[in-house]
Amino acid sequence: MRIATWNVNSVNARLETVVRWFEAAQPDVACLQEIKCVDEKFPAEAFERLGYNIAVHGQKAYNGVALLSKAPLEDVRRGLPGDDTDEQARYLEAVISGPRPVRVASIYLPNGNPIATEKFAYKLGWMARLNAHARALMAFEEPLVLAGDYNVIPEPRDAEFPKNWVDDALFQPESREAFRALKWMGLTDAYLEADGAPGAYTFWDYQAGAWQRNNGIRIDHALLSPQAADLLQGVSIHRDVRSWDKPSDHVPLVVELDA
DNA sequence: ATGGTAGACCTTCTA
Repeated sequence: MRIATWNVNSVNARLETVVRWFEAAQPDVACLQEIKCVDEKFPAEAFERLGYNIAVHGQKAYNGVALLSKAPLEDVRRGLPGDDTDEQARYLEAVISGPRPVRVASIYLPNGNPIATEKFAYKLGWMARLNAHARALMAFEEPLVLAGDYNVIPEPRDAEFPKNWVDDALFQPESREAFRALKWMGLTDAYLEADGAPGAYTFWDYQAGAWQRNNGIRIDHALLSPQAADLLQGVSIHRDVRSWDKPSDHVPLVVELDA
């Protein structure tokens, strides 16, 4: 089972590019982030034509996440538990049915910049809620994949120019600590487990020629429960997609599970 | 030195 995660930066502005990648990569499951539309505006037909079942947790203009799966989606949950006042659409979870069911979440973790504002506090609060929810899901002791744009640079090796990021929310000690806390509870970073070579970035900013200078960072991650890690066969980062016409600033990350 | 780009949308916000 190929499970992809990709921050598409507007699914409608990017539809041609996204569909082209789906046809080439043929993921069984895909977690999309930053779809930037409400549920009714999600281009469902384009993906149904490719054989996908769809769950959407959308929002006007900002954020928005989706799950696409060739196998039926069950037990769909919209929104991250823990704060009923949170209106930002950043979390969507479902169980991929099959002989070996896998629970998958599409995660768009808050950016958190600038760090001296309530945005950074929101990021850390959101990470605390994600930590609590992940702990609850881990208790099921089932294959679980938490995939998405974490907006966290885990280590200096995950940036081409680490010094550029010292004042950025993505690289703050608190952000990195909260990310490590997910790993301490037993979640495995699929990329590090399967490959781990440095320089494997998933994001290059549109500005200041970041792609041309390879000023990249690894911020899109797939975290696996022990039961999912046992099924891990490989991970690939589709770096070349960043050089396509009208690219997202993120590229797809694909996890292959023996499920 | 505080740029530079992209997307959604009402003119500025988010990234």
